Amino acid sequence: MDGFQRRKEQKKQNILEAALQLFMDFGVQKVAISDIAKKANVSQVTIYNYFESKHNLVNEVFLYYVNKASSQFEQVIHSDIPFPEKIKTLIFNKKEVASSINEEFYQYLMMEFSTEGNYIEKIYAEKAVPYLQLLLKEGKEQGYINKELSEEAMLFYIYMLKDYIQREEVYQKILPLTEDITNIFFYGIMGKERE
Amino acid sequence: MDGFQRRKEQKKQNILEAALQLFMDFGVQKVAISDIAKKANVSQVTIYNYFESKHNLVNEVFLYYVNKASSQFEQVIHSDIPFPEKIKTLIFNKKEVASSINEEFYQYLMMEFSTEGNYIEKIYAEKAVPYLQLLLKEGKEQGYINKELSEEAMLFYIYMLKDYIQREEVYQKILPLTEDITNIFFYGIMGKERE
Amino acid sequence: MDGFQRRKEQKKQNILEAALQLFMDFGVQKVAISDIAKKANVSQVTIYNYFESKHNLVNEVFLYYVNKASSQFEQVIHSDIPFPEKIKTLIFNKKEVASSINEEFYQYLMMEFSTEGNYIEKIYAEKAVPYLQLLLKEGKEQGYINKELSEEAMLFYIYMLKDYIQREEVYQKILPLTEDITNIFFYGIMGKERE
Amino acid sequence: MDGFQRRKEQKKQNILEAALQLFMDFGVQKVAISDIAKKANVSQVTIYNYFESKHNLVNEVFLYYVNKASSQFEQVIHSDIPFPEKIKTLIFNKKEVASSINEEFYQYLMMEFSTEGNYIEKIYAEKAVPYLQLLLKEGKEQGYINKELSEEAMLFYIYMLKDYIQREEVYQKILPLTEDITNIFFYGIMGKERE
DNA sequence: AATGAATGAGGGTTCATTCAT
DNA sequence: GATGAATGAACCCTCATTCAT
Repeated sequence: MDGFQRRKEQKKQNILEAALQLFMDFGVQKVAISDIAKKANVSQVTIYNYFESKHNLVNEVFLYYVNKASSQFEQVIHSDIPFPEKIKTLIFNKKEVASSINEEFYQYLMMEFSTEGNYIEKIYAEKAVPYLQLLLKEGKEQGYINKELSEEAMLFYIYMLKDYIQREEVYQKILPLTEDITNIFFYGIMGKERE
Repeated sequence: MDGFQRRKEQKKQNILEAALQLFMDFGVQKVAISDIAKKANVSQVTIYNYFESKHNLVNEVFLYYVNKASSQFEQVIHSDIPFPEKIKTLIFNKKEVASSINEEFYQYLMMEFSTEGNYIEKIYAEKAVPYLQLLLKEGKEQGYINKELSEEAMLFYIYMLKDYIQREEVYQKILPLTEDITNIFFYGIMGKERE
Repeated sequence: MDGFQRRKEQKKQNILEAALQLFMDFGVQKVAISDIAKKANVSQVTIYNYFESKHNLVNEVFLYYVNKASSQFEQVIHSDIPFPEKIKTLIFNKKEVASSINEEFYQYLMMEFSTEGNYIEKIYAEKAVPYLQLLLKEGKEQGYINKELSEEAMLFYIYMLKDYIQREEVYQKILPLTEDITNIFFYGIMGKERE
Repeated sequence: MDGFQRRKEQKKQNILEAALQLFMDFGVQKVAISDIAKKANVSQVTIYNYFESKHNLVNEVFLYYVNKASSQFEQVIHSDIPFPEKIKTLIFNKKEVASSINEEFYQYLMMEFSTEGNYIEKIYAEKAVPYLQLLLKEGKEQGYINKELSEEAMLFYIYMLKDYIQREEVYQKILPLTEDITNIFFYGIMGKERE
């Protein structure tokens, strides 16, 4: 890639990053192209040159986001901290860009791309599921996971926790409950200390 | 209330119901007042006569919704089915309007009314929390709940499950997993097969 | 006129008075029928029952105003204070409802009724001009007025002064200049002390 | 300024000119942005791009007007026709844009910008008063003006005449009276033919 | 006669997108 | 390739006026 190409790529990235931040903070619909242009220090038309339409931009921002997130995801899963720690990290580590996405953003994608054959679903399946499966396998081998539970149910559970806790309004209130929530996840509301 | 008043109330309710459905399906921002007017068979101005502004309408739709939801909520909790059934019903009964709310809707409210002192929070605290506490008390008395877990953590858990599962895109996929998810809720991912 | 009629007339007057005040303060176009209804404590429809349209209401308010004003006008002219005092009173007495009218109001009338053959003109001619002529006659007889000046020119002059000074923004600043302005009126800018 | 800039300025001027004419003819409130757009052959949005809001547009039209007017004003005052001619020209020359302003327009400005510290007043003081003072000085030196009259009173007088006569409805009727009105201005209603 | 309820038409403003340089 | 300028469509809201009781 020559210097020219690189500068071009840089500009594209600037736009994606600006859009991502704004979408996250204000939702897709409240953000105008002109807002993104201002934040990225380019003209509106440049955005159109790169992305053709808002529809398309939203899509590419989403892809950009998933990629960014999944590499962090991968890191945690391949690290050598114990299984329960991995779970806790995944669920509660908001600081790192999470593989979970702002809800309005998500809904917007679902509606806008719904004609295109559960597109997001596919992305998720490709980018997140395989890693989660690795994780679950590890959990089972180490005896942390009831082997009779279906994989789907657990995937759902982890995903839900992760996604829900990402929400700005939820996260702050939930932090002091980290231990309890982790406990419920592992042992249920009945608790482990029955014997 | 005379027939005159009743017809007026009826019309107001029509508008609220139309708005609620549209907000749920498409999100607040994508729905124009004219859409609601069409669906409720009234003129746009009538909506303004009743609700003064879109901002205000959103607020009243929210209240309407919370009330509708909380009475169903209450019914389940005061019914005399066993505790685990109540939990399952609460979490999976989407057909009945749930006390959970469409996320874009929720976010919109949070942003628009944020100046007004965590307004939604207050409504929820008043309308939902007391009933959930009753439920948890019952669960503890019947030995279903680990007494060492904080009430907040369990409230959060139930709430999250309920809210998350309500989502259209989630609900369908999750139905076959009902048993497993209930199990995880009660016994955690480690499972119950200890004794 | 029976009590019924009287009550009806009273209501009509309330509406006219409310409308007049609002038109004077905010201009015709900024005042909505609903504002007038509120101020007069009647329903909007009542206004329509009495006046048929806003156009018409404006007209009747104008007539109401001219009548009110011209009787005060008449009083001054028939009083037995000396001629120069009459002039001064006419020109500077803002407190009493003047025969001069708020400008936006005036312009509105001019435009709206322009098709109807210089309607306002006619009203003025009927209500104001005859009295002013009386006044000028008195002035001439007492030697205050150059007999070679046309009546029209003097009518115009008095009218202009009166009208212009009525304006809220002008009146306050002009008060300290009362003497000088009266002097200019009588003796011109060259002043009288040449001989 | 390159051709690009010039065309932009040209367009801005077109809008200002169109707005000015419409405001003068119909008043600010009766004129819709779409009317101005049509007259100036641009889209509504272009007007918003240049002026941001109607409020703002009104303001800029006013400034545009004052500037245009004051340069003509200046010309008359610096020309070398005799003093009485200058007065007559100033007062009766409607064809040239006068430094006087349509009244509804004026009132609108007064109300809308009243919070901003008698804004219009200030503009007038800067643009018109100095020239009038020059004129009065000339008049006094040439013996046309009674030196005992306050400057303010005379400023007021000239201003009033100028402003009032500008009005469309007034101007036509007043033309045949030009001589008489000028006479009254110089010699008062008592007339000069004493000596 | 009087009113609460309802409305069509229109106004200011914003936004995604295209044009022209 | 990049941009400033321009726009059609749509949205929220207001108002004079009419309907129905």
